[in-house]
Parts: sequence; structure tokens; C-alpha cells
Amino acid sequence: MRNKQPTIWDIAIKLNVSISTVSRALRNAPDINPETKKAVLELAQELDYQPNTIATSLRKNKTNIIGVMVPEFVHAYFPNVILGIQEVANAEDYKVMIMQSAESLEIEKHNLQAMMSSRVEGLILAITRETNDYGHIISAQRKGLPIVFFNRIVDELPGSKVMVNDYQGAFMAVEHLIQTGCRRIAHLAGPQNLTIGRNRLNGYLDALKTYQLPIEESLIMPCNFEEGKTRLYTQALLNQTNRPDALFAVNDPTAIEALICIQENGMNIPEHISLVGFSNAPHSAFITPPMTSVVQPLHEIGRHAAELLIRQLNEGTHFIPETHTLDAKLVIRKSTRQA
Amino acid sequence: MRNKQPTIWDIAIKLNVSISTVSRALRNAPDINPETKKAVLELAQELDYQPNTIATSLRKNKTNIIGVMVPEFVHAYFPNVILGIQEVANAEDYKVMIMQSAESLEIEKHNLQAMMSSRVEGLILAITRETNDYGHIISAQRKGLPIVFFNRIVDELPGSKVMVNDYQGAFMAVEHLIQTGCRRIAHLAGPQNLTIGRNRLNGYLDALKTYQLPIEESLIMPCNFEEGKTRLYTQALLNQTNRPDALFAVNDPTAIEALICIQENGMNIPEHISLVGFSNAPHSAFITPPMTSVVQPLHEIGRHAAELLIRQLNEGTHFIPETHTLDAKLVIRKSTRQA
DNA sequence: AACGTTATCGGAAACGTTGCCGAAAATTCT
DNA sequence: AGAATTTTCGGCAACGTTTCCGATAACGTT
Repeated sequence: MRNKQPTIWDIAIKLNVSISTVSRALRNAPDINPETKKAVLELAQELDYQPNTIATSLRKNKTNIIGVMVPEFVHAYFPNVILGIQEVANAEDYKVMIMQSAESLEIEKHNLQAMMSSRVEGLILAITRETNDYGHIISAQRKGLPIVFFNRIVDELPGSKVMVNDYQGAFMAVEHLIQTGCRRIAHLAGPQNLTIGRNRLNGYLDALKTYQLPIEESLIMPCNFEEGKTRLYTQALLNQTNRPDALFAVNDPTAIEALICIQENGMNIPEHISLVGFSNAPHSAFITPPMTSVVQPLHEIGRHAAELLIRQLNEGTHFIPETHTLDAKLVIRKSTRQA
Repeated sequence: MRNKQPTIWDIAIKLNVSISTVSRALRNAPDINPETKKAVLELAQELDYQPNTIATSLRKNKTNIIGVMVPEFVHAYFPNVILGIQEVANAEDYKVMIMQSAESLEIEKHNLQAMMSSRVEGLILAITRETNDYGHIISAQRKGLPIVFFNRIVDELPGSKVMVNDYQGAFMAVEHLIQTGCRRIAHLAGPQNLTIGRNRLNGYLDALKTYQLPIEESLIMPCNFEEGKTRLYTQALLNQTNRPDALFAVNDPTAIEALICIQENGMNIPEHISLVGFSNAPHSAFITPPMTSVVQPLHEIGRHAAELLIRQLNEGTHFIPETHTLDAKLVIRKSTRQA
């Protein structure tokens, strides 16, 4: 059904010149008569000629495509990062090929092969949570595929990385609680085997130290991202005789669970107790009360990843991978007291 | 930097056969000795050979890529549709090339050119809200590009279409408001150049008529999907002396903006005012209060669109475009009163 | 008048595949 | 045995471009 699109051949025939000449006219080659160039361009316009990028890619051995693979894109996190990627990629005349691995290692492998087959020039990758074997990734890198990692970082793998500063984000959150008058600040902590859990705990601890508040073991609850547990630990905190006046949660789902528990106890946020989350997803703004949360610069993550990748593409072998750590931002809403 | 990947040439040399033979071995050609085939496949495996799809596409004049262009994908709507598209596309061995037009006609045109240039075999398209000139689309279709439209439908354009029954969904939503006792129901309307906007408005109007409620122009606000505008119009509604007791929003982002505005005015949902959205995004369940909303079968939309497109690709010129209309469902949550 | 320069162009190879056509080798049939 | 057939393979053109290299013509220089 697909009608053939016009080629430089068609243009050459109609103008009675060679395809070389047409080719020269269409790019900005120097050795061509301005008049013939004008004629070619006009005819190209008239025929609505679109260069066949397939042929160009084959000939030049360059696709101008960078791959992006993420575990999913139905939540706002990855789409927003991709937006940032596309911004700089488009500006640098790269196209973006997006794939999603659905949190499946099998699909990740398969997609990676497809990307190699499509000859993407580089890859921006967030691995699945079940990816514990890196053979396919290492193999691709060994074949010369530059990869930039983000969100899910594996220290052992070479390549540039873009991450957010969990420590600093946690510090700011707790600092804000302190500055708004809270003195007994509990932490609903994440798994300590993940750097994300450790870093956020450390930010919490250091903020307390900096402001010379005592650190109490009984205020640090290992919720570990586990649904249900948070509720129990929050209840335990509320039952303490000297109940905390603020909660810093390791992420937003944890914070929301705590919020529900607090409200069920008939307490008000932030009058009785302040609450801060750590955001993966920016819709924490829409709950009641809108939640104060540490938000990540999603756009910026994408921009940095794309910039790093494109720099590597340009600089070639003497590019040295970089790790960029971006600061998080504290967005103050209504779940904490006013300063 | 990119190390050259192995080609059938490399395999041919090492095995002392011709490239034709290697090619035959790699696809499932009949006229080849099983032993040589085995040898080729083993060596290909060992070298981790990935066929160059660029070359194949050029040679076969077939890219096996279908394009998808959407106005945005930071809200859950389009990503979920794309998921459905990918499901059937992958099953049929098509790859999906995703682009987003950022609600800009300029970008839409540019992307369409890029897609033509990349020789996508067909396109699944949701136009931007500012697309009122269809020259670029018609021109692409005239060149033989099959296009399936969804979400934003233009009746005048030929091609298959997948839509949800906006009229029926809107009718149900307003009917529910009426049945739960609301009498002054406002509509935060969408752009009237889009059928989606018109149909939802018509559903609203007909529901009012059916239940013999008066239609008031002052209750119909042209929010047009524009961020910021909704807030102003909602405020205007709340300022009316005889303020409405219910809002039916043309989509969820609009509804959420209205919700924020209402809450900022210190009013309660649904006690003071009921609110119904029309779902682009299924996380309307997680806001406070959880929002009553017309939900669309997003996955199914994607599946239908991809199936229609691929059928058209297979059947060629004697394919007759179809329009599929899928029913929406009203999910009653807490932003409307109980019946 | 013979030469070198310059501007402009055409020819042809190449990118990695596929697929047609025909050749050689192996097999079967008279 | 030779002929006919089948199996297996190699040669080659083609897909649409880019790019190198050399050719032609027009020009200016001695």
C-alpha cells in the first residue's frame, strides 16, 4: 500500500543532473552551483522529499539514535526523566528510542539486543529491580556501547551515572522540621542494605547532630518499604508516652501510610505532628493535607544523562565516565508547620 | 569509539562460505545444508552477532516500525495506551517508535517529518490540542502512510479511529450527579474543535435535558485543557451568587485543578460541592477525597489501535478504515455524594 | 598559444543485507 | 553407464545515500 517516497534519483532525473549533484545540493556541500542548488531544493520541496534516514544511517554508519530503557512508564517518574532526555537529545539532533522492560530481566535482555540490532549509538538505562546478573550489560559495553545509568545504580558497572543526593535531601527535610519547632523527630527508615536507605538515614542523623538534638534509637523505625509494617511502627510511635512531634519518612508511600494512621488516631497534621515524605512521584501534592516532601529534579536527571551520553559519543574513547549527583529540593506544603 | 559489530561477512570469511549462505542460515531458508547452518548459527552465537536492521530495512524496504505520537506522556493516560500498543506490536514483531508533540503543532509537524524520514510503516496518532490545520497529516496519508487516530479524533480525516464513548461516559457522570441530588451542575469543558470536547459537552447537555434540568450558559466553562485557566473559571463559578452544587470536568487534570481551587476556598467535597472527573489517569483514586471519575479502558484503546494499524499494513489497499468505539465506565468514589 | 586554476559536475564504490539466478555437486532414476 | 533431478551453494544486483576521485569546461596567466 505504501507509495514509494521520492528519492534523490527522482530529483536527479527530472533535473537532468546526477545523484551526486542532488546529494550535494541537499546537504550544504561547497562545490555546487548556487543555481542548480536552488533548483534542486525547490523540486525537493515540491515533491515533499524526505531523505531516507535508513540509507543515510547505513552509508554513514551512524544512526543518530540514542536508546532509553526504563522499567515502566506509567508512573510519573520515568516519563518526566525522559522528557529531560528528549530535550537535550533533540537539540543535539539525536532521536530517542524508548523501550520499557516491565521490571523483567528477560525483557530487558531482549530489548537490549533489539537496541544493539538497531544500532543505537548509546543507551540511557534504569535496570529492573530483578536485574542481579549484569552479563548482557557488560557484553554490550564491551562491544563499545556507551551506557549512562540512572535511578537504579550498580556501583560495580562502569559508565556514567546520574543520581540524586539522598543524604542532602534527608538533611534538608529534617532541618526544616527542626526550624519549624519540632524537637522529637522520628524516622520511618528504609532498608539498610540499599544505599538509598542508608543515605537518607545518615542525612537524618547528621541533621540532628548539627542542631544538637539527641539521637534516640526508639525513634528510628525500620519500615523497610514494607506495606503494613509502617502502620504498626507509626502506631508504636504514637503510643510512646513522650510521643514525637514530627515524622520523616524514607519515601512517599511510607509517608502516606503513616498519614492514614495518624489521622485514624484523631490527630491533626501538622498541628499535632508534622510529616515529611521523600518523593518518587509528584502527586503527593494532591492528598490532604498536601504533603511537604523532598522532590527529585526529574527533568534535570534526564538532561544530565543525555548530556553525559552525548559528550561520550563526541569525545569517544578518551571520555572518562562521570557520576553526577543532583541535589534534591524540599517542597514545603501543608503537612509541616509554618516557619 | 563504537567498535564495529560483526557482519555476515565476518562469519562468511571464517567459515569459508559465501555471505549468501550465511544469510540463508540466519533466516530460515530452505536450501541449506543442516550442517553448515549449524556451523553458522554457532559462530554467530559465539561472536554475539546482531543482524544490522538498518541494512535489512533498506534492502527489504520494510522497517517493521510503527510510529506513535502523543501530545505528552507525563500523565498516566498515554503511557497506558502505549502499553497496550506495545503488547500487540511486539507480538506481531513490530517495534514502536514513540514521540511526543508537547501539545505543539510545530513539533507535531516536525516529528511527523522525522517519522516519514525514518520510514515508519504506519502511525498511531493523538493530535495536539492546537492542531487545527491538517495539511501535514493529509500529505502523509496521501503518500501512503496508514494512520490510526485515537483520543483526539477529527471526523474529516480519513483513517481508522479508536475512541471511547465520550457522550455515554459524560451522560453517566452527570446522571449520577443528578441522582445523588445535585441540581446546579457546572461543566468544565474542553476545546470544542475536538470531538472529545464536543461529545462530553453533549453528554452533559443531554443528561440535563433528560432529567429536565435547565441549561445555563454561565455554568459551562471553556477550560480547554489549559493549565491555569481552570483555576480561574472554577473560582468564577464559586463566586457566583447561586453557586453550583456539582462540577463535571472534561478530564482529570482539569478536575484536580478544580479540586485544589475548591479546597483553597475552604469548601468540602462532596458536602458543599460534588466533583466528577473524566479519567485520563487512574491515580485519581489516590487523591483526597478519592475522585469519582469516568474511566477509560486505556489498555484496550492501545490494543485496538495497534490491531487496526497492523491489519491495515497486512491487508494493504483493500483495507477499509474502521472506527471502534469503546464504552467508558463510571467509577464512584468519594468526591460525589452517596445515592 | 599553451598552460595552470578554479568551479562544477558525473562515475562509481561502499555501507550490510536479501533474493534471484545459475552453477556445481550429489543424488536418484532410466 | 549416462541422463535427469535434487541439494547446496556462490555471484551479483539492488535498496538510497554519501563521498572520493577524476573529468570537463571556462577562465585567467604567462
